[in-house]
Amino acid sequence: MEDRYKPDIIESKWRKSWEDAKIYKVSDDPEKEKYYLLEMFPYPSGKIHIGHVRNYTIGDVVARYKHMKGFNVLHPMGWDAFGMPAENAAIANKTHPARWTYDNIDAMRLQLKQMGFSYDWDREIATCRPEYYRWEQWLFLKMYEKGMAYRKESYVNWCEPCQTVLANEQVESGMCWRCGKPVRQKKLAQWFFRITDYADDLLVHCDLLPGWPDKVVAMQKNWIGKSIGAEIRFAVENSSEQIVVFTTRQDTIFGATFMCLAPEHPMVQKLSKGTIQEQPVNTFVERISMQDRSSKGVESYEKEGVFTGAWCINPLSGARMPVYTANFALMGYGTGAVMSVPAHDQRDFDFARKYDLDIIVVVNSDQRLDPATMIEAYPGDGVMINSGDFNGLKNTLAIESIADYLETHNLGKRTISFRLRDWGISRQRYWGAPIPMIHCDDCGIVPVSESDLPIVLPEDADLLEGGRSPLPTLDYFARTPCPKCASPSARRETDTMDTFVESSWYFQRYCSPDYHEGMFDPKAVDYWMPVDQYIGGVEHAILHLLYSRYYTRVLRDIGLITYKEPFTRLLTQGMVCKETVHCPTHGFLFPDESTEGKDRRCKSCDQAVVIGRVEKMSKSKKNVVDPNILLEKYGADTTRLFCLFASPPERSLEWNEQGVEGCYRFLNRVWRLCAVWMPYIQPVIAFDGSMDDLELELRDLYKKIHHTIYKVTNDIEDRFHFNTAISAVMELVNMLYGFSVDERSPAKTSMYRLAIESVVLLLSPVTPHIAEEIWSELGKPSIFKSSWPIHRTEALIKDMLLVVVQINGKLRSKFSVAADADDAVIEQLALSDERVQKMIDGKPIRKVVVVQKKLVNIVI
RNA sequence: GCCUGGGUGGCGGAACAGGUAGACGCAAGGGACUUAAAAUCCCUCGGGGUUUAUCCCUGUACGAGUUCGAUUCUCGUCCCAGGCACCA
Repeated sequence: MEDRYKPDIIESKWRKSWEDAKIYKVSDDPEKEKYYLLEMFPYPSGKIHIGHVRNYTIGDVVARYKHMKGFNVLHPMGWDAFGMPAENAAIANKTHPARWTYDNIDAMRLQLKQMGFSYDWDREIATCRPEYYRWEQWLFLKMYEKGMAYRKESYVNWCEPCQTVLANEQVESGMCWRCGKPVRQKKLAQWFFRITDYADDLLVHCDLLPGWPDKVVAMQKNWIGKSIGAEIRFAVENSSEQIVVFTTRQDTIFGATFMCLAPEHPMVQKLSKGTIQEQPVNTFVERISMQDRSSKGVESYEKEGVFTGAWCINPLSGARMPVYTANFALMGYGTGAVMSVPAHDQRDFDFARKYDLDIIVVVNSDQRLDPATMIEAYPGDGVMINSGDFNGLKNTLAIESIADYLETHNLGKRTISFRLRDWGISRQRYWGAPIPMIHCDDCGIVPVSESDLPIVLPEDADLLEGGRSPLPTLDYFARTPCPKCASPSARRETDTMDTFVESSWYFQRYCSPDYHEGMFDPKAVDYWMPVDQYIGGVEHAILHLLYSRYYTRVLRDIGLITYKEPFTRLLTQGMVCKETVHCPTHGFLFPDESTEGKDRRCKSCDQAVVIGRVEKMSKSKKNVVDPNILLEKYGADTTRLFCLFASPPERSLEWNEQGVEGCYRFLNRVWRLCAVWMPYIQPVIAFDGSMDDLELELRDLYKKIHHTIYKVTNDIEDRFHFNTAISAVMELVNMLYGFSVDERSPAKTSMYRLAIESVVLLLSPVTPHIAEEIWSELGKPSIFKSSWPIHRTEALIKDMLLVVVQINGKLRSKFSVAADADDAVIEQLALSDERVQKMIDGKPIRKVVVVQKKLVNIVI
């Protein structure tokens, strides 16, 4: 065995050997228990960054571990290959999105291979290939047939100068990121998936996902946001129109003093037309259309509104209520109209104070509420007042009785409303999967016939000015005869699908990536699905995971699969974060594009740069770290080890390279230990005898070995805490450094061999190359044909226990005691302890708490 | 703003069911080896105090509370991160 650890040599050697032997190739084997381990596939941005390395190292460790545990492990990799960055890069670098994407895939595949990840590359998929997205188009047709895909109008960010739709990310404080001009909301007809049909089902099943982190389940539940309430109809004064509101607080209806409509609400224009308010309303609505209408934007703007000129009648109190349009009312939630109860809702309260509107208290709290002096709304429970026949009732009961009243008097009805909205999948973009629909002047919207699939995205088209999609202008793509009436003037839908559609079913495609008869081979999916362990960034905790759960339900209802939930266990990895660096002329900078130190400057223009906040690494902010630097300097094993050792996976990590040196040093320590011991341990076999016959020193070592096996196994199996698993191995290695070889003692050498074999086995999922190299030096076949070590229970039992003595909860003394001593003995020993006696100093003992075999607390 | 997390030495983190705070590693300081350096090995390492001890006080973002005992549970505050529906 070489004296020195040379990662570059052993890593390339074993990478090649494993690839030649196709050791990662996996096939369906009903004889073996399957384990489907999946990491979220990456967007092919061109280079892997540390976040990917962290994610995929975690996955690889689990895959290798489960493999050694005897499972038939499916561990695939692929590319979420459609999306905006390809278009941006095409504009910036004058390349083509397809070319850019495929080049990036090649570059990143190479990088992933260098990391030594155990993927079955024969199953690789790229979502931008027609073989993949044709099945997505096929499913779209099925969904359209079932009414699950439909078209309706909705709003997009529109930049007039660029004549283009902008993603939220492309809007920077209300302005277009390219031309800097204001962005406004524009109404467009777009395609939607009816995810709200499954709102209740998705919600109920949140509680049937025990393998998911509680926080993700909580986020999903809140996102779906079920609320139970009522729809109430308000008559408009001097009109046949009615305004329908949704409220969860119908108990407060007597306190409703005004009405707020979303600016997009169709009644707004109708009601103000012809009144003196028409002009102010139009100005207001126009102005609001320039505001960010996302929930984030809406909640952060100051609440404002304008009177529409119309009044409506409170159906219970009979009061005249002015109808406003207000920026805090959302068209997408409930009915887009809010009955405003300023006394009991904070937003309504702020609004009423601002516009000097009536406040009527209808639910009294313990302190008597006075509208004149209230400084905030009272949303809590209490007794009804100012509410006619309902006075004196507890408001929690009034919720029911008022709902009854509304229903019996035909003024409204009980309703359940969800915060969840239907999934808008239309994108006015080029680099995405075409939606397989045709617009015919005579027949309307006509689906493409199944036999015409796939509708192939032309890969050679160039983007237009301002990044506009070329698809509408490409006659050879857009012009097509109508499948129904053969009219030659029909046009294809030129919107493409949201890339979340591709990522909502890719995990099934991996089961049979080359299948040509459908989305996937039912037999393969039946064997492999659902995914046993899914691993990915916590930033996907809501959208991607919810869409995948929804899509899985659609597939089930169509009869393609039998399971409802795609991911049995989920690990959400914390973000790898880093500060952003921004240059006034060159925008965001990569870490190596600015100088180091205190006074940081842009390397290309020497201007001072602005150091931004620490946030998740992303291509667009350029705050990414290229793992290649670590890879070149230390090799894949050290890089992998460091990513895991730095922190537990669910925690976010502010990137800092300090510490990588220590990981490299540790692997060197392992190597040197093996190199020195190898001549002695090579000829012997690992200790396999009884612990009882061992001399004390070896007995301790034996116990340490088994304790380490136990700890590492638990840390991986139960909680994926690789950092503590690695420190346990470090402790064992530190202990081994205290022993020296003695060739005359076979007892020692065989125990050393057991120790080394254990260290190597335990490290092998984390640092596969060095493990394989040492393993082969030990004269063994591939370590990945080996079984995971199993601890011996008897080795975990301690002979002596350390008992801690506290006085009034403060540590005062400790002593060792035989492991079988009972509590009474321990209490006596504690009380008679010299130091304890001194501290007690004759004071009366009020209480003694004995925690079994661990601690005594004496209260004086 | 709303939802979800997080905050422990100079740094990354440990303490898994309320019971020794700081495992393991980095950085720093001291020492050994060496002609020298690197590498390696050994020691010290939260803060403060003194009688220098198996010593005392203090300390897990901040402020309260529950408890014999709180980094851990409860309430309030501050700060940071993720998500907020067209980034993926």
